[in-house]
Amino acid sequence: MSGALQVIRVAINTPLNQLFDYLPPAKASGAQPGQRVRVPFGRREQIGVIVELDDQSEVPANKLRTAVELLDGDALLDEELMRLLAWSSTYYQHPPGEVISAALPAGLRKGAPPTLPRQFTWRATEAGRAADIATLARKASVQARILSLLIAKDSMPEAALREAHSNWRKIVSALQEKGWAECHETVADDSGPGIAGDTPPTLTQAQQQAIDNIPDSGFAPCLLEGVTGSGKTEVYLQLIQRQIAEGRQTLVLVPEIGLTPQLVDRFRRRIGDAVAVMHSGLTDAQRLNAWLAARDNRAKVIIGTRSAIFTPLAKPGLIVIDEEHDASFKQQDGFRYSARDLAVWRARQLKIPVVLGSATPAFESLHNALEKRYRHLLLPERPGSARQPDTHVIDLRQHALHEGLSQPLIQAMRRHLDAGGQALIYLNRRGFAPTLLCPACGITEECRRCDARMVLHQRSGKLVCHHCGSERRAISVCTECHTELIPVGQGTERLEQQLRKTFPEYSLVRIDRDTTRRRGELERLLEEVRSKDARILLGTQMLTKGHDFPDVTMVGIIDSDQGLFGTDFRSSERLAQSILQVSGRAGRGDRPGEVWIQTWYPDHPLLTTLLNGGYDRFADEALAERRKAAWPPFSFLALLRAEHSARVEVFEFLEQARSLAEGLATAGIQILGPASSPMEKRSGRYRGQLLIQAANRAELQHFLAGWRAAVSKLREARRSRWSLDIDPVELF
DNA sequence: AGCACGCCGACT
DNA sequence: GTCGGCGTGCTC
Repeated sequence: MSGALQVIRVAINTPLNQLFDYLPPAKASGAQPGQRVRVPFGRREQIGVIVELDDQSEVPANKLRTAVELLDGDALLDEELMRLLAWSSTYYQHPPGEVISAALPAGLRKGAPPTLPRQFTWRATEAGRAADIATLARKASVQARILSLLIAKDSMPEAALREAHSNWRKIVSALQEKGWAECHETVADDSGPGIAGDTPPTLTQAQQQAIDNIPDSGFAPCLLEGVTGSGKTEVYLQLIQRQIAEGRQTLVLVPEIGLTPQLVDRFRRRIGDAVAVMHSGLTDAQRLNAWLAARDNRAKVIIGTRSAIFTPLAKPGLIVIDEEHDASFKQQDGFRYSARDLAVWRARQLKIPVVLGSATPAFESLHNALEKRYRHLLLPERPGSARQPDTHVIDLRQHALHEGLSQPLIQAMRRHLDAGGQALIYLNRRGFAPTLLCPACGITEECRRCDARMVLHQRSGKLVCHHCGSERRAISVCTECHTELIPVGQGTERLEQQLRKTFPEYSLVRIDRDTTRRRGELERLLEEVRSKDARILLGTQMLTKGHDFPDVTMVGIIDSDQGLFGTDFRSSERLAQSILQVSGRAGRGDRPGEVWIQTWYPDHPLLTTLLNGGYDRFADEALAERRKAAWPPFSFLALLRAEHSARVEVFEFLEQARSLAEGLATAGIQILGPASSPMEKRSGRYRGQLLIQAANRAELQHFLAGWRAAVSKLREARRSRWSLDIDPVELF
């Protein structure tokens, strides 16, 4: 390279949708993609990641600055991960620097070395053990207490000392001065103790068949459709063990609420301690530890939520997405990626199988299976004697409601409770009543910052907006005419009151965001259910995900009608999923379950198709509808959202964006809008959107690249807050 | 996003 | 007279 220019192209954590060219650091040789560099950026220094090398630059030579130093000897991010990140940045139209930042544990983002966090452990010396504690206690009681702790515990990590006393460092160094305590460095490794002791159960024929049909290697997307309780997890475990036997790793993605300690325990009991966990609740050190364990092949299984899709893998063998229909795999702000879709892309690049598991697959996935792009594996039965629950519809036109409960529902509950079973009652609305109405003037209490009604929370005596969180004191009479206000509709708080009145002899547990606010409270309540101390289980969506309740024999759905007349093309899909997910909680043990559904529309075609034809039949019909209307998966969408405290600003921006789009759109691109979002005002800001619909992905991608660049240069774009959502899951 | 520059209003 | 409001521009 005779004097040729050397340029490193760097991703920097900034909202600018571009890379930045630098000259390599003076003393460094062999800069390569995937290494972190410290670079001057504007008036500051930033940490970036080298994306590519070049021997020329578009940037004029006098503007090229020199990087300060390389932070890594070898690439921190391997080529495969860099490719995934680059593709994600392009596909989701998100700045490369922010994408890479999202993929790095916080410590590495800030420039820390990629090594396990150093951890120091303290212990008492021989002299310390022989010391006269009683005498010490007279002059320095805290030192004495800590010294006896060190003696009693044999050795203590710094974290434990910190808990013992906030000023621990000073105390311990005083002990060290006296020669009574010493410290040594240990390797931090808190991937809890796991003993692989569990023996695999006997498989059902369907489970065995699924396992036989999922290959060990080569790109193979597989949809594992299994009713709740049919043993999908067991299929995953056996596939994982096959990978481990081949010396390969498995990445398991689970929904946000699905990552429970019980799930991790189950994996550790089977697989041992080579299970690393990745989720947002970890400390920086724990996250770095898990990340490194995956990269260095110490972890054989990595279980994580959405962001774990960006975990580096030394020996990738398999990716599993559990509950693949779950909306939490799509990030809803900032870098709006779909971890499920990226998983399929990554598996293709890696040439490995990817298993999408669900009792209620996303219609997109089902469509891919029907089109034979995915292998379709079915687990129709429950292992052992457990049977599918019987479903009954309660026609509310014929049965009066008392405080939200109909007689048939109460009778069914009593029958199951008297027979020793547990009843689960599902109502996806928290608070006491969703509306506070003045019977005289018809006024309802509204949120001042949103287009929404305030929800009455009686116990706290507050009116709460469930959209922006604002609260005010509940009132009992109308501010206009002083008539007494009446709470209209049912929330879990009100239903709890009524159920306690109806079934005083059975104890009840309510699980929703309000009752589980305190740390550890959810676990405590779940334990009450599992130990059968509680017989009636009342709750919201929270109940339906990831928890096993083996003694629940009856499920009651209080209000199945929310979602029957939904606003977007996905609401029927979501309705079916939530009905089936909650129904799946019934009868997991050896007793058959029953599901009772209250509805005002027992003849609604959506409901009858779902209940008589089952999920796949329901999906068939819904997919036919979508094909007619050219909704996904028969088209591809991108949604430009904007918000501003002034309504006019939103539309000025969106109109400008629309005219840019009209100039760039090719034949297959449709521009819909701008329109107000379904709830136009939220948290004091007006919201609007522009929908782009395209017949094929490549055309959409091509259009979006040019459009996004043009939109971001609009003067109006600086005034409104806006975002571009590719493959949006929510259309508002 | 940061961060600076720059030009107008209400304060010690 | 200055402190500071946020509009505008720039980051290899």
